[in-house]
Amino acid sequence: MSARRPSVRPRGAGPIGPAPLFAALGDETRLRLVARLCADGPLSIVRLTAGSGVTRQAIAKHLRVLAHAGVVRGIRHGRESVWELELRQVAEARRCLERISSQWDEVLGRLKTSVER
Amino acid sequence: MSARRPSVRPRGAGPIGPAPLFAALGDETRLRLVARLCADGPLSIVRLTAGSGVTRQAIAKHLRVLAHAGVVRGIRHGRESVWELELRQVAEARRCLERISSQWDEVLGRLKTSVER
DNA sequence: TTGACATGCAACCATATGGTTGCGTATAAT
DNA sequence: ATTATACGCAACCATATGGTTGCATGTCAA
Repeated sequence: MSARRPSVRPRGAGPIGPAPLFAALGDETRLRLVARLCADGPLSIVRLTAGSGVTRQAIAKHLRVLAHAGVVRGIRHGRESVWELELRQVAEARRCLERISSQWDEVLGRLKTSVER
Repeated sequence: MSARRPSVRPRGAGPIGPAPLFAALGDETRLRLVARLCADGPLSIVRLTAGSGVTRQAIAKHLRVLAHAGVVRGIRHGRESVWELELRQVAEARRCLERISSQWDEVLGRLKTSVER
């Protein structure tokens, strides 16, 4: 938000990258979608909608969001569009979390020794 | 959202869990916060605010969001409150992503063989 | 050709979210 | 005792978001 502030990009620190991806995964409905997709393989929108508790249009929207984040990809097949997982970005997110973990561990170690001495 | 719909919990599928966590990480400012924390170790709010491009209050809000998601923990130390990473939930998120990846790989394999035969 | 089915598109709505300002308060420093 | 710091709380604001309904369109089946 804050469209007033002309996106002054704090000072320093380039594009953080994976944030939009996490945002895409940060919705229950969406996460349930990817769970479904990674469990049952490629599915059409109606299939995905069935038992989702929300409208077909809502599902379509979510799919587009996921697609925009590169988590999912849809191809039109006849009159239906089939959606499947795209792992690349997910892997990226994983790397991000791993980096955080290892970096924090390292810092912890540093702090510990600095206390010990 | 959808407060009207009395949280009917689709049909089947219990609490998805990690979604709120991803949501917490799904904001640039917040992600930059955890990056900062995991790089420099525990920091006070003013320290974290410096060079962030947003208000101290905004930072405080974000920290509370992260804390609520279990990514971060703050303890009051004198007149300042110091915040540090808490890795447990992050690890949870990692596991979630890994599960997705491996499950998808498995499905891919199954599909492939079913095509081959 | 006609109808059913799967989507796409658009408008609309309520609430969540990220941000701000302003003010009160506890703690540290002079 | 005063002043300066570091913070919490609350109100407010604009926009984003998740969801809906309604309708138009393309495609398969009889």
